Amino acid sequence: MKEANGRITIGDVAERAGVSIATVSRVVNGRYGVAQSTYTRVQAVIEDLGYESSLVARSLRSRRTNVIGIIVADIEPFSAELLKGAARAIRSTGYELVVYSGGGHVGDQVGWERRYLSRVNGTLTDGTLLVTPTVVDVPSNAPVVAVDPHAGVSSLATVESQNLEGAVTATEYLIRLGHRRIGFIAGRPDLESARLRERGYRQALDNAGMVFDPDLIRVGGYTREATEGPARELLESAEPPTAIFAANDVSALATIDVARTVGMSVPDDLSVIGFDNIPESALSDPPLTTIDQSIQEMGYVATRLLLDHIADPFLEPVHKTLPTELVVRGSCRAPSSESFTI
Amino acid sequence: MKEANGRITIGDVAERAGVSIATVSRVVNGRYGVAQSTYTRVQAVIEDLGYESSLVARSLRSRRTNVIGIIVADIEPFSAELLKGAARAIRSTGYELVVYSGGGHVGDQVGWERRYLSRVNGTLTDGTLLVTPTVVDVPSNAPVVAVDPHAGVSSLATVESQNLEGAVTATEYLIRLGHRRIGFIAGRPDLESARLRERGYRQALDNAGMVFDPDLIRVGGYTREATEGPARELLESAEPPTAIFAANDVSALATIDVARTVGMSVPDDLSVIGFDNIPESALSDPPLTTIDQSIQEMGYVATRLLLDHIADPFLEPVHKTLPTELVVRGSCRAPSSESFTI
DNA sequence: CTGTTAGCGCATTCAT
DNA sequence: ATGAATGCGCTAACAG
Repeated sequence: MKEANGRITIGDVAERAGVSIATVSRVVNGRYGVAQSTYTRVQAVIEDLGYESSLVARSLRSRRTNVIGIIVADIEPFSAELLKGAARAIRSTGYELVVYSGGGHVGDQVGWERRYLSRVNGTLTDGTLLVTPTVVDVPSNAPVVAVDPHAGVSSLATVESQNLEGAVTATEYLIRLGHRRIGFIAGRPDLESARLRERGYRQALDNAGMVFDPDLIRVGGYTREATEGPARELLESAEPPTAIFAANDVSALATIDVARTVGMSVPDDLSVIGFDNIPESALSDPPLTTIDQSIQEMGYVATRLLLDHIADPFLEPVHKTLPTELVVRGSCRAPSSESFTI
Repeated sequence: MKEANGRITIGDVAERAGVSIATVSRVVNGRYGVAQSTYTRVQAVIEDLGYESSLVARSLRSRRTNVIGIIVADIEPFSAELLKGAARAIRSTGYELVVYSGGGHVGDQVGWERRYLSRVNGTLTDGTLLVTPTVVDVPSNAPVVAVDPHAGVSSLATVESQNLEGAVTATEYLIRLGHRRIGFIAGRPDLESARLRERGYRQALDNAGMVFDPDLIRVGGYTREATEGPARELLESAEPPTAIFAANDVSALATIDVARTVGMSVPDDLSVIGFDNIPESALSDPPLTTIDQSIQEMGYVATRLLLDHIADPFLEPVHKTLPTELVVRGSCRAPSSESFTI
């Protein structure tokens, strides 16, 4: 017993069992060429000492790690949902999952995912899922699949949802309810999904023969913090909208809260519709009407895709698009007659 | 350019910059003793090549990694909530987060967390959060905090919620509504939280002077799959309960679904109350009445605790207990008069 | 069958 | 100020 460090290494086991390190390694990895008696003896020592090989050391040496990585900027409702789907896809594949998160303090710097990716891919992981990456020309030897990526075209395999169609649906729903002044809380301008949702908003307006009013657009950046100011601005303007389409649920929920603070009631004075259908959206008061993009399914599909690419490195990168769907809850209604007269 | 492997290593940078590996390492880590001119040149090459040091290699060599680990058996609603809280606690601490998940296929083997822990703690991570571990006598040099652990007493720092009190509250709520035949879907018998919730159930019955009927208890094991059979059994028995307290939300939601398949309506024919308040519980039809244990807060508190222990290794392990609270939604009501007459 | 020898990518003495 | 050498824990040749 001389593990000065506290950590039990393969060396400790070897010494205790009176064999070489290589032999212990063979036993641990179930390699052939070990006498039955040696095998059992080493196994016993391993059991006794509670030895477990270090993931780090093992990864460094061998190409295969049986671990797939998921890189996220932060763990928030969207990525958390995605993780659930990924975990479901991993189940009974023998793979393990490592989620690497910068802890939220990376969102600013463009290219965080590239840095993180090169830190883990190919050494720690056999392949990696990139969640909402801002760049997609990542240099990597191991397979990479991007979920909800920044750019439209990419050499990477990608999974995204029908952002444009969903946004059109959301806006048309508000129009159908009778709204004529419809505001838009935009997402992060650097994200393709955000741009598509704005395009959908405009397109639906166009289709309905309504004029697009730039004063009704504010940028919320997909986060609560970034949304609050702009949303307040919008609602306190001279002619506030009677309805708001927020580019994602988080900003929609923030908008509802802001509306309350400025004395507006949702949905009586203001209708709000979101995009994503994160679980939290059903918890709000009132429950949020939104566009469902089955985030879990995206995680599931992306992970399956990644596994395919790991199995066959020469697979052509495919681009999958998942459907979106309107989920009507309680945050929208026809505008009050008072609003109509304005 | 001879990165035969695809991965850009510190060696590639050194070669390109015409310096030794040691010098590049100094630059990367901001060590002193590098000429300004060398520094800039190396920095440029790093930029140019897009070099990023391998987390794995770095971890192997140095003690400090600036990464904290979270070990979970699977990523499901409970652990996902916890992760959100942990991510919030990590924010702006400079630490990064690595979540290690077995992908669900580990739940069976007791002690999975011990194996996983020794794989990462002390090498990959500076400290680790153990989520719902079944054993708590883990040997580890680096700090460990257990969340919702199996055993009551532990040498580890722990964070849990008022399981007993919450269960009493849940059961008393059903009693107050007028229920007399109250079933219980138990959790995993090896988990302390599950045992406490069962104890709370019995205690509330006792307090109300009601007799405990073993026929009204079934084991659901905290999962949807494990719950369905036992729940069906309970509901199809000769004298089904008029209300069910499920040990967690997942099994409560499963119970609601089972009730529907056997032709019972919730809450008209059957009241169901859960425990946890995962986001999904508000999404069900009807929305689930449950006991909130602020899972995110547990993740947050546990992470702060872990950081404290990393900062001061000699800190005495503390045990925190977080409050629980009844959340009334739509899955419970007074028993129908018909049920009363039984 | 088993031990010896080389690294994997990197940080850290110890020289220079 | 910089480079050569050493080893973290482990796996994979290559010898015996």
